[in-house]
Amino acid sequence: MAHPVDAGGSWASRAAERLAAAGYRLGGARAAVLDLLDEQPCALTAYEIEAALRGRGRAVGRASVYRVLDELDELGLVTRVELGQSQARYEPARPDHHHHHLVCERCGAVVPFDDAGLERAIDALSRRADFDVHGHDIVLRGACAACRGSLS
Amino acid sequence: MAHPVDAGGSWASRAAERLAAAGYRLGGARAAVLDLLDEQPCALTAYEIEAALRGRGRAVGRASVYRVLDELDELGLVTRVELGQSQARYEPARPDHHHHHLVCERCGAVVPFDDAGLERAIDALSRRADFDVHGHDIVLRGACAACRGSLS
DNA sequence: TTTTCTGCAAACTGTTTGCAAAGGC
DNA sequence: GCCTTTGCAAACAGTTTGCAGAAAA
Repeated sequence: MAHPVDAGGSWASRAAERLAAAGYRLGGARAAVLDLLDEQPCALTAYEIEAALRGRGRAVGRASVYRVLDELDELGLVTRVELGQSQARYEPARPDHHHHHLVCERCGAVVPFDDAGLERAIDALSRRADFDVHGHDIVLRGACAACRGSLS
Repeated sequence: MAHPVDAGGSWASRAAERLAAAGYRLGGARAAVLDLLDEQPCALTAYEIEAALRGRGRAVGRASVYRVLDELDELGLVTRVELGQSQARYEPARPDHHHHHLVCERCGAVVPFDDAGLERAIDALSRRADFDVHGHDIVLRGACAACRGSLS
């Protein structure tokens, strides 16, 4: 096996399959990005991905990071989110782990959350809207637990 | 009266007052941006603002547009939204006209909407969260009425 | 008349693209 | 061996900043 992209039912292995089915080859850069994303519970920026890969001795060119993320996004394998920090973030799309984000306005921390009531409200609205709704993003802004406590 | 920034209870006049109270002078660029924003029902990009002002013979330097928007955002007079189009949009903050956005993935149209159920769900969640929630953004993605109809 | 504001041009940051070399299949 | 993928460097788009002249108060 040339590249790990671990086995079984992991997100990475499913993503690798779909990439192959779409005619993509599994080169070093793609495999490295898949492996890293597979471990992420929440969204990373392209720069964070690049740095993490370099940090683990699997450096990948910046352009390749962007190219891979773009392909994955197009295939629906990652979710691209913009949290108002002027740079995109990407996270593995796991249908069973749908979530949204809280952004701390003080320290910039990004915290995932999910809420059934919110999803219900969106579903109801989507059915009523004069618009074909394919997806949604929700961002809450405020102060995270740590920053709230440390305020004067 | 040096600059129009119309009278009465308009958003622009309230914004002008708060700017003055914060120690800002009402120069030509600020007045022009206030007047333009006052007419907007939804969010514009900096580029759209610049073009609209030029179009009405009140050209304003790009840097000034950004500077004014930044000040207004800091004072809470405009709302800055990022709709996943890699550029920020700004709209007058009218507490009585709180709304969110639908973005058409086909034509890029931005359509405002509001929904009481959604706001209720967010309020409930905010009260429960381990986070001080100050605000929220919601973006629905899909196909607008026009694009939905014209699909093959 | 003092201090702020404005426009220009240059700098910056995040992202994309062209191209030659390396590498899957 | 053919064709894709990769990394580099240069190009780009949106945004920010420094500075000198224009203009509020």
